[in-house]
Amino acid sequence: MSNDTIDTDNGPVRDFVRDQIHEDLANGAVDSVVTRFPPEPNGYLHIGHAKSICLNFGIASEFGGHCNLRFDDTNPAKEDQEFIDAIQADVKWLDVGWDGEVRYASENFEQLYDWAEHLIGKGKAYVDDLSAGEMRDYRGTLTEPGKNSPYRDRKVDENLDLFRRMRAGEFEDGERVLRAKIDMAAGNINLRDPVLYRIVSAPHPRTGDAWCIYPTYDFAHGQTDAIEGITHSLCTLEFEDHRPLYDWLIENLPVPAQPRQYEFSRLNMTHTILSKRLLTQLVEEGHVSGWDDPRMPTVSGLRRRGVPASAVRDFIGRLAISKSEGTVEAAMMEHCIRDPLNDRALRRMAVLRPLKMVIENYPDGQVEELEVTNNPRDETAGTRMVPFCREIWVERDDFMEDAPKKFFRLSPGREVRLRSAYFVTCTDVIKNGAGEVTELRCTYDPETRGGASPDGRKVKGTLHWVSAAHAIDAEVRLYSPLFQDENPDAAEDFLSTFNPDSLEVLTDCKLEPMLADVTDGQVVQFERLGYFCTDPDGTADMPVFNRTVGLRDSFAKAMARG
RNA sequence: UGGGGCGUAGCCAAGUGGUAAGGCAACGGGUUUUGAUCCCGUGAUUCGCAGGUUCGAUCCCUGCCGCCCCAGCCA
Repeated sequence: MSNDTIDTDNGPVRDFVRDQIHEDLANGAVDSVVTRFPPEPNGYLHIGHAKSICLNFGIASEFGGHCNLRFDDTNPAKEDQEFIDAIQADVKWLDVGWDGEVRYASENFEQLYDWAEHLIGKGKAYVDDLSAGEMRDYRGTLTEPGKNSPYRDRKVDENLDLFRRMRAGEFEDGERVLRAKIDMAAGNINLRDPVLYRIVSAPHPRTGDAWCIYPTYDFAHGQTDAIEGITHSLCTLEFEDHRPLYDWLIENLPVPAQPRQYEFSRLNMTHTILSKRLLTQLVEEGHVSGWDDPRMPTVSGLRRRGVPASAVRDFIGRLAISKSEGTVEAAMMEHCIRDPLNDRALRRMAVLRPLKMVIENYPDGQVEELEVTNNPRDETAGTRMVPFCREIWVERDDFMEDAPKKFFRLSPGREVRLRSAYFVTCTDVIKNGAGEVTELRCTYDPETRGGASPDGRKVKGTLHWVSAAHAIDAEVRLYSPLFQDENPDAAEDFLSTFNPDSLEVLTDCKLEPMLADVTDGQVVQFERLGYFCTDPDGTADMPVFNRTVGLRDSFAKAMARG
């Protein structure tokens, strides 16, 4: 399974699902564990799906069992091959032990059809001619029982004939459905004669035009679980009400196994949405560049942003599985992203908002190669040589003309350290006609080469820099939360809280030469700024970097606090 | 006024009769050539509320309150 297992000082992961499995194994209810991850291919996977994936594949691995990736492809009107492909790529990337085998609910259409006839034969299912609207009226309400359909007592032979003609394509979409005959007065509305089959004349990505009737989720899911030998069918809380129907079908059909369904709460996160419908809307209306826009909470978006798969797994592992609904703070995931990157990412220097610095007492035309540590957390990462000369770029934010005492950076008369280079003191500030600072004039102390002071004097600030003569031009994209509200779902219109500054494009960035060697998929730390990776939009002439996540910034936090 | 769930610190949560784990966040302090990292320290007289049982209840009982889901021929 995954390279980093989720294991804390408290021992192995424990939750009510795993407790149930231990119990089932102990009392012989099951002798092996088989789970499944059953996405409907009607959208891309998001971090909420990752929770289910980590749970299902994680359990399979922990208990020496197996987990199937199964597409719940029972509604061709909404499903598409694009999603089938994308979902597989995402599951593979998550690296949770998927063996590459793919299952489809549609593989079982013939068996499911036979079972439908079986139910009809037992007098437990009937063909209903009621229209969708009429059926709604007959269903009753949350507080009032429903009424039996006038077609409820059709004879077995008539039902069989009608059902076969449904399959043969003799009727229009919506004209007839097959319903289970359970109880129109049930408090649980799912038991009020639920629809088992409906007519859908749309080509299916897998079965083409072989069928014009399709089983509903309820009729397909549990039976497919049984066919695949699933022992523990894990789903989210909204299916709790469906469990009695799940069990009813398993009991009334000659299925080869008796799978059991367990429900856990779905993941919610602050400042984003995890609803497939709303995410689809963001994509289709062009509020984001696509499903893999780095701001999206999709697996492909996280991947493009540079988030390591191990960080996603670690994040999910810290969540714990429960039945209580809650919203996890985005900060929790940010921590999980920084954690592995802090250990592994190579340090580099990049200036995002450049300000020219001229070191007046540094020899014109001289270039020095200075040795810089690649990762202070990892000695084996070694060092690199970085060119330094008279004119360099520094960060605009690192200069302030009238700086408060607590500002440990550049300001007229103040001395700071240029990382692994020299101490410099700001001597003059050059401005343009508009009064904007365009250049800093400084002097350096040759004795401080490498950044250490032989006389022991201290400086509070250490700045990153890039040699102007050697800099690589680049575009850098900064991302912040997609939504300003903590819970956009609660807003009357979720788009009203869409963050207009969620994407900030910086086109005049200056990178140290080594940054030309960053490979796709590699994440590096831009010192003092955050973690960054290359974006496929980049070209040889103009590389593009995405900010995966910023570094913690207690100074900015203190400033904001006042 | 039907059915199904859930309520433990700002957030995620463990604990299920013996006197409240852990993580994230926050806030102090130390180290530091990243205001990063790292290290140390600080939180619930209390477990939605009110009664009851008990020597003892977050855990058992009763009643209330709050929140979520269900009336697709979606999943």
